[in-house]
Amino acid sequence: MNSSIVRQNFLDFFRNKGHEVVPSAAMVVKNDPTLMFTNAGMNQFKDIFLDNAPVKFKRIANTQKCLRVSGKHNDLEEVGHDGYHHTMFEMLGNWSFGDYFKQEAIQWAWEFLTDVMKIDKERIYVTIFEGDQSEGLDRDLEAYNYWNKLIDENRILPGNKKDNFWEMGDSGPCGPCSEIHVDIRPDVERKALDGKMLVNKGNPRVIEIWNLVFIQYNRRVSGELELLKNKHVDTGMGFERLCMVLQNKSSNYDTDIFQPIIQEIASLTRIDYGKSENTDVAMRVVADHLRAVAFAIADGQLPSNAKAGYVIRRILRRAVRYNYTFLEQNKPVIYKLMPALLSTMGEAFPELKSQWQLIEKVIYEEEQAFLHTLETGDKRLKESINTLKNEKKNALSGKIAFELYDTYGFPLDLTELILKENNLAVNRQEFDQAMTEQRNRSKSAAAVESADWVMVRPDGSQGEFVGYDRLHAEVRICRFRKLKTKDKQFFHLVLDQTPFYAESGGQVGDTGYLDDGEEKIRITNTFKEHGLIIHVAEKLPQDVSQVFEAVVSGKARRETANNHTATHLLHHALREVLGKHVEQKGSLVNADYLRFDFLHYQKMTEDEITAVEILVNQKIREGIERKELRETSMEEAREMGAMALFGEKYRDRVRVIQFGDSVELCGGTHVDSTSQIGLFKILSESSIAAGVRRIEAITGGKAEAWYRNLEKKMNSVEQLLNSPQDVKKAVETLIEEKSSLQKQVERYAREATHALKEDLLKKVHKAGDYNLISAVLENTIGDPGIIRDVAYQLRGEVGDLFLVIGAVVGDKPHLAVMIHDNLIRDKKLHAGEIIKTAAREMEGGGGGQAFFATAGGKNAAKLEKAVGKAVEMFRKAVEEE
RNA sequence: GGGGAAUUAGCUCAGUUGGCUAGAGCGAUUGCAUGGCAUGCAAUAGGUCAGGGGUUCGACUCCCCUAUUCUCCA
Repeated sequence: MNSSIVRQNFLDFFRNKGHEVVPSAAMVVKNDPTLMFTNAGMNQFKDIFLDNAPVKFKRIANTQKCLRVSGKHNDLEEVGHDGYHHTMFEMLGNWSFGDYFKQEAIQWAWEFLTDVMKIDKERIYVTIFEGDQSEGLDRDLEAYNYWNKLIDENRILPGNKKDNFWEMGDSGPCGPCSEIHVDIRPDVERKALDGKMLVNKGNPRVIEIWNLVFIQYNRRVSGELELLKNKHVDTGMGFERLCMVLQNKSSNYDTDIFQPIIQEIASLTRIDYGKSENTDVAMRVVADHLRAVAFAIADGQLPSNAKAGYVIRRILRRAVRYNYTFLEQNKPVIYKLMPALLSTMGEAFPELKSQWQLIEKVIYEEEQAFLHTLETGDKRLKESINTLKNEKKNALSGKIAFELYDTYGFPLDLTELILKENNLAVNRQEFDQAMTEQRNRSKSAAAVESADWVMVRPDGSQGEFVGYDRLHAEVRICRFRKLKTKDKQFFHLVLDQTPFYAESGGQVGDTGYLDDGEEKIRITNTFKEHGLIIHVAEKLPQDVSQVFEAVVSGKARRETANNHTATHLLHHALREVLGKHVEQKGSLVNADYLRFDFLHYQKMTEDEITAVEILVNQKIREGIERKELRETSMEEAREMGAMALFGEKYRDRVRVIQFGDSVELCGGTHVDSTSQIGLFKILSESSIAAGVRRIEAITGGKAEAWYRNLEKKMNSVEQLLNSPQDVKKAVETLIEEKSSLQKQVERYAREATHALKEDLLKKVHKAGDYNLISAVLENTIGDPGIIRDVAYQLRGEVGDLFLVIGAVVGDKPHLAVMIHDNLIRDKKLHAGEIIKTAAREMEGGGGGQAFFATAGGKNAAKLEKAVGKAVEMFRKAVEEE
């Protein structure tokens, strides 16, 4: 059965059972600081499980793009070595929020697998939670009984807490689960050994395909479990595995989801898939990682050097590394696989299709950049290998291996591989130690201790955001919790209603204070977590149960609104000036400035930037009133021509902000009329990634100050130039004059040097077989470089020379000694040594090379003495013969 | 959020305990050779050594601060 039909069958099946089918949420998570990527189907429903959001549909089904590359689930290093690990995969799920529970979940799962998918019942095994004494939990008899009606009791296996008790994290909703396993071994093997012996034993042919989670408890920070009022069902079935079973394959990578990509890799590298284990692993790695990276970019997450973007970069790099080592590709090739990926997934995921050009471009540039990193590391490693060989050692210090990895991004396994080719190894113990140190440093810096929520009001639930209309409100605290990091403690507050805007859509969170009439509690930030609006406070009020006046910092809010509305106008103007391909890729809006990242493939010209600025300022002067639809449907918003952003969570009600022709879906705060912005000025336009450009701009008072500053600078320049008619020409003239004067000065300096040289040539004395020049210059000299130049010239003109020159530079004595090579060789003279001794005479120090050295001192009166000392040392050495 | 590193000519990079009058390759310009081209030969230009402060007789080199980029951990 073709994979797209499998997907469709699943969704149809549950739609017929009264489920609302919703689209996959973005793989890149916004508005949840505890998670970077969607790593399970339930992520987008977390708010509901935590009771922070109302239930809109009691039954939902979907297929969810998931990425497991960080945190609790990290499968990255496993990918490729077997047939079933992936970084990115699809999770098919059906959900009940306080509606049906174990009976229907089990019944329907069975029906779908055996009736619709026609999987052989003799190959299916299920597990149920066996109970756990330490938690005081009994065997999940309920689930057992429902299963027993459908399947032979020999096929119902008990499972321990690790496999059969599901938890979201250290605290939060949790409950027992029931897994469905399929035995896909050939009949001969199945006869020889009963499949139930292999369930959850890591056999690649006896695999879990579906996990039914029955959420009935909440775990507190203390570890205690409490029963939930509303019980939920959360199921997840690995789409790729299901396809493997249905297509009678022994690996996910042999299904029609991956084969087109793998075959394309084979044809590009001219290596057949199945030829050898190493190249097979590499091909699977490349195919898997391409999928993950392409979807991440389509969801708006570009590779970068920090956080989520860095994780994406690392996935791609792992693919490049395998490509480089095992498929021997040292030029970018992964980007060439995009058409193959589109052919398998482009239909089901339109975002992939609409952004493929960007994805291809970004992957190409990343490949190239990392290949360069590898080259640099390779060079450094070869240097170390040479040193090792010279020193006749056979192990590379772990410190150096770690430095290669930590600082230059050169992978350890590649280091080991190259060393092995040279019969060398890495000192792993040292490496691991350095790694541990690195980890500990990070942990101690990032550790945040968080306590349980304390419920002040019984239900602890919050009210709405009222900040679109008001900047202050009467509020009560619903709940709070204490947090502690290494060097400070603070509090999170949830209010019954709030005027504070929580960080979202690029706009920063509000600041301000809570006032109880006696003291003001500062609110330093506001953000959303699992649907809660959280206010960060420096301390807790004396009495948390009273009523407070919540006040948002108005100035910051107004300036932020200026920048946010200006961002919309900018977005619209860019589309006018550059074309409709311009699409938002990210933005930052705070009180100081705005930053807008967008798709565009060339650097903007000066004229384009000016045109955009003019257009935005025009709109500002037109004083366009804001039109706001707070609760409208997605369809209506689309009809209005709203530009929807990437990564929007599925919602049926949306907010639309309109300023004339600019219509956007946006939750942020805006000005009433564009005229409030006052003025708009672009400060910079630059590139942040392949195909993505960034504009930074300022508005209002900040823009005004910028122009005032410019005027001031201009005025002061004009004043200096005696207010010429044409400033540019006046400066050009100055520059020309300066360079011609500089040339003259250089000519005079050359002449002076020449004269000085001639002068010194007259002072050549014979001293034995050698020529001696010693002199104290009468005139002070501005630049010691002149003495150096003369010394070097004399060295070329006078053979067997010993030269010592003293001069006053500024008001300090300066000494230079130049010795000819054969003097150094024959008499073991060293200019640096001589000058050190001589400089002591004038209370100074110095040094240099054997043939030329300089020194300075403090006592100019003793200059002559110092020169004399140098000469004396020379004579002594020469006469010693 | 924390650690490490880098920033030198238009580009890619050397510069080894502080002192070699800052270099190489590619590119650019000019000239020469060849019927022409690929190319070859020769010469020339091009540098606030990221920016700012400090230590020193002397800093590309050592120390501090800032910016940007890379990289690892979380």
